[in-house]
Amino acid sequence: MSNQLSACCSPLAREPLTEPQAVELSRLFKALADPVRLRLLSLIASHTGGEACVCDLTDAFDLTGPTISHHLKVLRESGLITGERRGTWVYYRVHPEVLARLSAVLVPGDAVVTS
Amino acid sequence: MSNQLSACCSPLAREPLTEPQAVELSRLFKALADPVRLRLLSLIASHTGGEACVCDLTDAFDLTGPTISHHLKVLRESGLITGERRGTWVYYRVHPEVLARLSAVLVPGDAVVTS
DNA sequence: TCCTTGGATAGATGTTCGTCAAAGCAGCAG
DNA sequence: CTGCTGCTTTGACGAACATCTATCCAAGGA
Repeated sequence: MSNQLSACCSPLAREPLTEPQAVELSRLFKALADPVRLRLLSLIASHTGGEACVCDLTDAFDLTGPTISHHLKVLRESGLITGERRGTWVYYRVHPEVLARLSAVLVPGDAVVTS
Repeated sequence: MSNQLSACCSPLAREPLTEPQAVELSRLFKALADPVRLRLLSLIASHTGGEACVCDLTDAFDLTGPTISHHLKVLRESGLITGERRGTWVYYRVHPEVLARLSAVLVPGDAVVTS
């Protein structure tokens, strides 16, 4: 819970991040700082229809169900994805705006150099 | 050490990441997954001339010198920044290509949806 | 030469994180 | 209701991490 994300949007290199902005952003990057979660995110994002069922995801790894579930929870709580139960299965999809915002933050400043 | 980064450039949402790609990327995101390191990176990137001296950086935090030095090392080893000693002081600057690559990876796919 | 200052390294410690096995809960089919 | 399957939660444990103090190296000024 707790994802306003309202504040920050200007690139890292534009002006120094405030401490609250940095804390906010670090929470998102922390969610991405694991190979399994990156692949999960990628699998979901690239899946047909923009959503994927947990059963598909679990098969792609040599990990137990609970572990996958744990990583999905981290991604969910960071606001990168949402899960919805439809009947027997649970489907996840990404929040593109959050990805876009992170992407924008990392864009290198263009005011650069000359030196 | 060890930063080819050659492989991956297509967005997360375009096609599923391979495991090696995910490992590679997760190392970079791990370096960004800390508020102090994000602010350090931002301070360096946004600094006049594109580089900043460690002495400037240390003053911006309530942390000891060794701790800042440790975080700079993490950023350095991940390939996000480089440090150069010139006389008494050490200056750091960012590697814009690496930031650009990360930014590109996070761009949400446009092949999305319809449903 | 010695001393001071900027910065990095080494070692120690408390915390966070990734993983699993076991148990729990939600839907669906007899 | 009973049992089965899909997914999540809980609790535990080892590895990785952020921080500190103490020590060390490098450059410059007396």
